[in-house]
Amino acid sequence: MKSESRKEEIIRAASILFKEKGYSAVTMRDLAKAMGIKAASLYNHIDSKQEILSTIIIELAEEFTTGMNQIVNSKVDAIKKLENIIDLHIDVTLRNSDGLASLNNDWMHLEEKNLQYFEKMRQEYEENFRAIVKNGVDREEIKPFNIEIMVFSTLSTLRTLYLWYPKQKNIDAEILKHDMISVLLKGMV
Amino acid sequence: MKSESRKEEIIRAASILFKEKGYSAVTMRDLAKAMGIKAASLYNHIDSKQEILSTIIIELAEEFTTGMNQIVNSKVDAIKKLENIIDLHIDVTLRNSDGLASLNNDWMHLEEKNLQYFEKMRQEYEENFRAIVKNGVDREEIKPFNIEIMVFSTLSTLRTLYLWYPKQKNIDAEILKHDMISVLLKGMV
DNA sequence: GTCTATATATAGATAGAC
DNA sequence: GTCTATCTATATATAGAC
Repeated sequence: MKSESRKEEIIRAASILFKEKGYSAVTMRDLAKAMGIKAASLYNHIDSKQEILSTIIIELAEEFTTGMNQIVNSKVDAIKKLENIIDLHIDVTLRNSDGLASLNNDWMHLEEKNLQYFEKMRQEYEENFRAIVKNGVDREEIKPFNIEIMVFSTLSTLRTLYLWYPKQKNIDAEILKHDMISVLLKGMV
Repeated sequence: MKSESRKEEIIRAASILFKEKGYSAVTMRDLAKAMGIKAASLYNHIDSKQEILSTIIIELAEEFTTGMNQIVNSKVDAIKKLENIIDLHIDVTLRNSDGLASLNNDWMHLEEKNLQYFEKMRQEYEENFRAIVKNGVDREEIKPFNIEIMVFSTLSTLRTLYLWYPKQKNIDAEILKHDMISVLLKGMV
């Protein structure tokens, strides 16, 4: 029987180290040191270094997938859907900005099965995002700029929030949401 | 005596591998295989794996620094300066999108001296960017949104171009520049 | 749940022949 | 300029004592 709570501590510590140096550059000894134990002791709680990475990434990817599916199925206009997507990214970033570093930079180190699962989720996320923008352009809610550029510029900003937001001391989440919506959408609308 | 041209080939091959898996996950044997030689042979052209990384990153960082300094010292309004910064990023991305992966994701693996040099250049770049936006807001050329959010959202998009642009088959550089300026700036102006 | 000791693999880098 | 052979360090992971 594995202690879930200890495992979660390890995953949290690993997320921080992976954010600082990347998955490949962090050793099990580094992680053990951060936990105040020896490397061998880690294996009483986790099966492998790979398991830590996949737990971090897959959990977050599933959060985004669930959130996006709810937004896609909601009966609101395209602008409101984009606002809800911005909210989703800010909420996830506030809850686990360290883990998002692995999702963004170390997904390619996932093993075969999880790699495929992750790539499928990421592709579907992007396609849902693109479809919302397209629909908004068709219904003349969004300006007819190049759709790929609008999708890319918005997503790239949302995906990089994990690097920026933790350094902002004086921005409340609600104010951030409001201002981010202005900056990201006012150019399109 | 080292053959510069062979060294450049190695650096180009390394940039591609570093982009795919990150600096730490690429071995000298991987790099040698990509070059069609043995790992030991690489050392006839380069001193260390670290030298490859620092060559890639410092060269690019200096390009951005030089470009930004020219823009800062030019006598044009804030909007035109931002347009020129967008051009700069697109030009550098077109010339060396692979190397930009290392600059963005592996700078923390630079050794002390180069790490400090890089971080200084990056900080000055951001400060120049912020000053241009601030000046534009003061002169009422740019809307008075939150400055940090405008700086972050624009820079995050420009910094991620290296991932996106190589996948776009049908976008000409001049059209990209024009549309990117629209999407990034129309929300601010 | 953590430890010491260790198995096994692989990393960056060098020596010296061709 | 490239090779084979190899040094030395360090990686992930396991076995078994406490």
